[in-house]
Amino acid sequence: MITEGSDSSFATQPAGVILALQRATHDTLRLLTARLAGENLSGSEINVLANLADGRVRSVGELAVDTGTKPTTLTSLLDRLASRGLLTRELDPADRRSFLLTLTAPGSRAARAARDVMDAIEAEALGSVSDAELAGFHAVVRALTAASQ
Amino acid sequence: MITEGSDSSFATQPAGVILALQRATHDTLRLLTARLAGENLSGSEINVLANLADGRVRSVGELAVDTGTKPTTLTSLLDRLASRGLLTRELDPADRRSFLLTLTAPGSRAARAARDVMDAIEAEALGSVSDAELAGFHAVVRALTAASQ
DNA sequence: TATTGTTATACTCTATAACTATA
DNA sequence: TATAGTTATAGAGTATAACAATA
Repeated sequence: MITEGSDSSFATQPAGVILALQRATHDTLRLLTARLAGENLSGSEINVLANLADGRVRSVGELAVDTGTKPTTLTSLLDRLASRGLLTRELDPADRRSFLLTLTAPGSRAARAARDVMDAIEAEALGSVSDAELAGFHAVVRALTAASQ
Repeated sequence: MITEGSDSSFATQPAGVILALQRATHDTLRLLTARLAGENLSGSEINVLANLADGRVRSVGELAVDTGTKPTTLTSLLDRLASRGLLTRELDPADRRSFLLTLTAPGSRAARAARDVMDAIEAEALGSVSDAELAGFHAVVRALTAASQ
């Protein structure tokens, strides 16, 4: 049920799907970095760590896909995280052109913190959103992501 | 119920709502700038123009809310758009601290082009998405945006 | 030849703090 | 005093092209 949609206090809700997406991304990212101020992480660093938080070892290319960025964008960011001791880059024995990204113990802690804050924001925001609406959200986002490859 | 979540062809689909949001935003923005390469517009410029495309005259602060950014972020971007003749800043007679942003004729054309490409991407991507799913998407995005203010 | 990822390079994005003008 | 927006400043995000190493 979208009761807020007809509330005049939301008169500036953007018309298009992509515009709404961009606004929500900016807004949540700002809240996220504010709540994680103690960790001293930028928005993109939070995005990267939260993706790695599942413990799955990834190559740079895979991480680029997961975050929606390019490997070249990640290089300096990964340099920074590595120099802070949050992750390591190891040559993939199976393909020595590729690096395997692994969180260190402090990195896992920071990634966990990022995911926890994300989860908390989602829980707060989506309290009155139904499972069906949430499924609809994922369907739309998945379709947009797939169409943009 | 999120049945698609268990589809192995979407194995890299991010778990969280916010992670999915970020990835979709990055991916769509990249496609958008690629398709609008002829206009020579950056992602944020496209975002701003597409918001202004409805013809509604806005203050800088209102535009910042609509785009999910801060006025300070918009200043140099608006400088650029104004220097290219795409919009004008006029003092608001009702509050002379504030500027009214108005698209010029070329600005309206560029904004229209941006909206058209956005609409086309949405139409292509969301062909098989139901109205109910789309409504769910908007409910989630609206809730996230509201919770992040 | 093609692919992975980095380096070099060039802009753009983003925000905080300090400021001006107006309310 | 408070608010709208800019300026100054600083750092992060983003990508293209060129490159080295590997496949």
